[in-house]
This record gives sequence, structure tokens and C-alpha cells, in this order.
Amino acid sequence: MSNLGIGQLAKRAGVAIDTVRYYERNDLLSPAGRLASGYRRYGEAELKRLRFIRRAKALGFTLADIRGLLTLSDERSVARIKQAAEVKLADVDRRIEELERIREGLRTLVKACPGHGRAESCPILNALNAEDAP
Amino acid sequence: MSNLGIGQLAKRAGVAIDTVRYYERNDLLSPAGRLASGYRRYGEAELKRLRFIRRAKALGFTLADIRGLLTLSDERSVARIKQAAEVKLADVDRRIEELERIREGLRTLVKACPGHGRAESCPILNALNAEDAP
DNA sequence: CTTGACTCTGGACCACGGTCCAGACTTTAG
DNA sequence: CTAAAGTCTGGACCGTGGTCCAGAGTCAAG
Repeated sequence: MSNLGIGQLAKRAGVAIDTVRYYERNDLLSPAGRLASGYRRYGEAELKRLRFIRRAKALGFTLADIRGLLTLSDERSVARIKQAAEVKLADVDRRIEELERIREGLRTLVKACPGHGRAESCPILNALNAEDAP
Repeated sequence: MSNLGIGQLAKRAGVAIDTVRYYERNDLLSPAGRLASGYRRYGEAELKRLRFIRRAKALGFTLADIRGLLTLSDERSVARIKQAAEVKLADVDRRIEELERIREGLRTLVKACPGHGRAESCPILNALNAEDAP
């Protein structure tokens, strides 16, 4: 079941070859075996695992998170998988809130700025130059 | 008007000394002058500028953005300042949307997962292991 | 004058997630 | 058999925004 070279694997999973080797260096994905020449060989399990990594990244997990998820999924510990997802969800919530605060700040400034006139009357510059906090 | 050493400047602006020097290396902030010893001296203008940088960063501008803003504010070109803020606002919008998509994905999975049982019944693992796209 | 606090420089190092390179070797298609 | 395409290794490098270090020199208070 080791029918794929690193190039085919990478192509099927939609990542770069170097990325596959990078994941190997970082203990996320090992080849199923090696040819006598040293060429890596991969099977379906590795392809699934690589796609797992891609999807988890798309969900906002870092590679360190994913390493954890892969370990947990090996251990078949559903409760901890769910917990990890909840932690990440809270993290994503926090990042969204922060960006929303930033967005409101920008919106206020953009709305208040007439887009012409003297610099002293530009609320964006004035806000950035304000004497008081943030 | 060059009454501050780098330590006082950093403290008043709420940044680290190394950060001030880093900004100098990256053409964001120069000292008003130097003592014969080479010690940097800063005045009120530099303190304002450093606080400007801090606030703009809090609004999600990168240092490269801020370099641009500082140039524009020197040029007193209000229209371009407003435009820069609009561009950044669109960028923040885009980042929020992306995170919201991620959040919905996570929410769906967390809701669907009972938190116990066999790994095969964990929708989180199943989604990450799915055969089809993404 | 001494002591402690401050500052100087240049360069190394951190996380993050890769990307790219040279030089050698191997596999595959024709 | 040959040539092209693929792969190997180890290490350097990218951008972002800093942080830390050593070793030397300087400033301010007592």
C-alpha cells in the first residue's frame, strides 16, 4: 500500500513537496517506508493524514495544535478532541472580537473624515496624534 | 526641546527601548539629535510620533502601512490618508469574514460531537478525515 | 571620585510556516 | 541506452515584529 512518491502525494493533497518534507521534520507526517534509494513512499493512510492536516489548518489550528489532534485521534479520545475544538473556537471568537474593535475604530474615523481640506481637520490624523490614551 | 533619553521616551510611549531602536532601523522614528557621546535625544515631536505608531498598530496597520501614513501625514494629504484607512478597513473586513467561516465550521463540529463514545462516531474526526474536499 | 544606572553598537535569535537552493543520485519514458 | 523528470540531504533564507546579548563607554547622585 505504499504506492505514492512524495510528488504524487503532494499533488493529491494539494500542497508543495517541500511542505511535505517540512511536516516530516516537524513530526506531523512520516513516510510509510523508503526505497533502497532513500526515496520516500506513501500510502493511503499518509494521504488521509496529510489532508487531515490541510483541513485542520483551514479551521485555524496551528501545526502544534494539529500535532496534538493527531495524537488524540490515535488515542481515540473523543472527549479531548471535542475539548480541543472548543478551545480553538474560543480562540477564534477572541480574534474576531479584537478585529471587530479595530474595525469600529476605523469605521468611525473613515466616516468622520471629509477626505479633503487641511490636515488639521482630518479626524484620522487627529486621532492618531491625540494626547490621551490608548 | 530634546529633553528625553531613549529610556524616558520608551517609558512615556509604553514601548520597549529595543523597539524604539528597531523602529529607527526601519525608518519609522529618528532621534531629534545625539549627544557628543552618541546618546539619542528625543523631543515632544518624537514622542507624539511614537504614540502615533502605537495607535496605528492598535488599529491593525502594519509597520509598512504606518511608514506610509507618516509620509502622507507629512504631506498633509487628507484624501490619501482617508483612502489608506478605507483600504485597511476592507482588509480587516476580509479577515473577519475568513475567521467567521472558520468559526462556523468549528461550531458545527462542536455541536455535532457528543463528547464521548467511539472515535468513529466523532464528527470532528470524521470531518477532518473526510474523503471529499476542501 | 565612585558607584550604579543608562546607553551605545552589531549581530544573533525567537516564533511561524514554509520556500528555495546546490550538487548528487535514481527512476522512468521513449 | 539516453535524456528528462523526479528525489535526496542539509542548510540558508523569507517576512513580521520584535527581543536579547556582550562588551564598552557615559551619565547622574552622593
